[in-house]
Amino acid sequence: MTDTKDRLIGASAELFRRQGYTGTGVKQIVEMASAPFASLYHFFPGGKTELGAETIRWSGTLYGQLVDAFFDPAPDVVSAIEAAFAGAADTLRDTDYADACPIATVALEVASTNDVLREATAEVFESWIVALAARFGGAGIPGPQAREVAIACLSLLEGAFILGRATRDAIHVEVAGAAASTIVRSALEQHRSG
Amino acid sequence: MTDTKDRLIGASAELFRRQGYTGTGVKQIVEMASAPFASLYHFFPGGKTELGAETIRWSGTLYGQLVDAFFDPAPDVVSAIEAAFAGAADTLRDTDYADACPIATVALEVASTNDVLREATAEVFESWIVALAARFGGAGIPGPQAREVAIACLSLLEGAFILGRATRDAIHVEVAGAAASTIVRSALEQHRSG
DNA sequence: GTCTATAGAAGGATAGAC
DNA sequence: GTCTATCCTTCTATAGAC
Repeated sequence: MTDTKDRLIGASAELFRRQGYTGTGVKQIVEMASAPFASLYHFFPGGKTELGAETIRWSGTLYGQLVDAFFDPAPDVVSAIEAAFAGAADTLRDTDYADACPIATVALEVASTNDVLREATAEVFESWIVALAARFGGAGIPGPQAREVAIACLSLLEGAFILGRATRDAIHVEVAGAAASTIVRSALEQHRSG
Repeated sequence: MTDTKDRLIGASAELFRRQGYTGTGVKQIVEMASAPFASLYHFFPGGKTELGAETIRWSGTLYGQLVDAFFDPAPDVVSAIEAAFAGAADTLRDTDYADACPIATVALEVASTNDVLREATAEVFESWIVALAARFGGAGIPGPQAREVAIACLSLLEGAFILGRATRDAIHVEVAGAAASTIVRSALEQHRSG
């Protein structure tokens, strides 16, 4: 079926996350996917760019589901955020500081060089912000501020991932998690008293 | 003299910031630097890697001076942080969303692929954290917490740069600046009352 | 320190048979 | 849908003259 296509996207996601987009060759992708070379251009007539765009959106959907995974079981949004950052720190350590954001590397690489891929990363980030903002809105934070809190939390996580991967020390993610907790609590209190 | 060497590093810094490390070719570097091709391997016998490492550290020192530039004239650390994020947002807009962090793209690209360059980026990030923590410490925040505030502020800035470049909207940097302001004020109050 | 030329590998992409 | 072979470009790096 289109099992081969799925494997191509999965392999791309894995390689892009570790090596970036320009640092990953199409031959390397088909090899990891155990896919015939010609299949790449069969399933993705647009070549590496089309494969890249689909991979970005696929990763975005996959990681977007983590919002539900952390917020659904949590007793409140502060606990959810704290659990999410703690989980991210653990994952970073457990994967030898490789498994952080699946699209951040690509996003920075293509931001000024490939508008098709840049838009794909922009859509993913926006979808994550919207999903987070909905959670904060549901906790009683007014809409506009809920979005700001979402942007702050995502920025903290993305930035801490950079520091953590570069220094090989997940403490940065834990510290960022505490800051995110402060931001969320501050917004909740502001709403209750104001 | 070694004017050529300086131009090679300057050109590398500019190109790395926009295209990343793997996305930038050595021929492109010497062309932008208006330098003879052979000069690259004369001044940097280690080739692209050595040039990359020196460029990362040079950019790190250059941008590290921005800490002084923002904190020296500011009446307090909160004002300094707010001015820094506002300035970053303006710069991002004014440069068509290209001029953000000079080493973040490279840091993510090499984190799992090139240990020499990874260490260079780690040193730069650590130097920025230390410089920021010293400022917060000078404002009365106890040492360990001053470092945490520094990590949070840097994470917010780096993460917001990713979102801002990807979406071509500097509002993310401004929102992150407000969050950073909250974090710093919270730490100051905690110390005064605790 | 700089020149031209080029090696040798890897990059993305395509052709044409099956 | 998959196969093998290959084209063309770009990449990093080196050789050897000046």
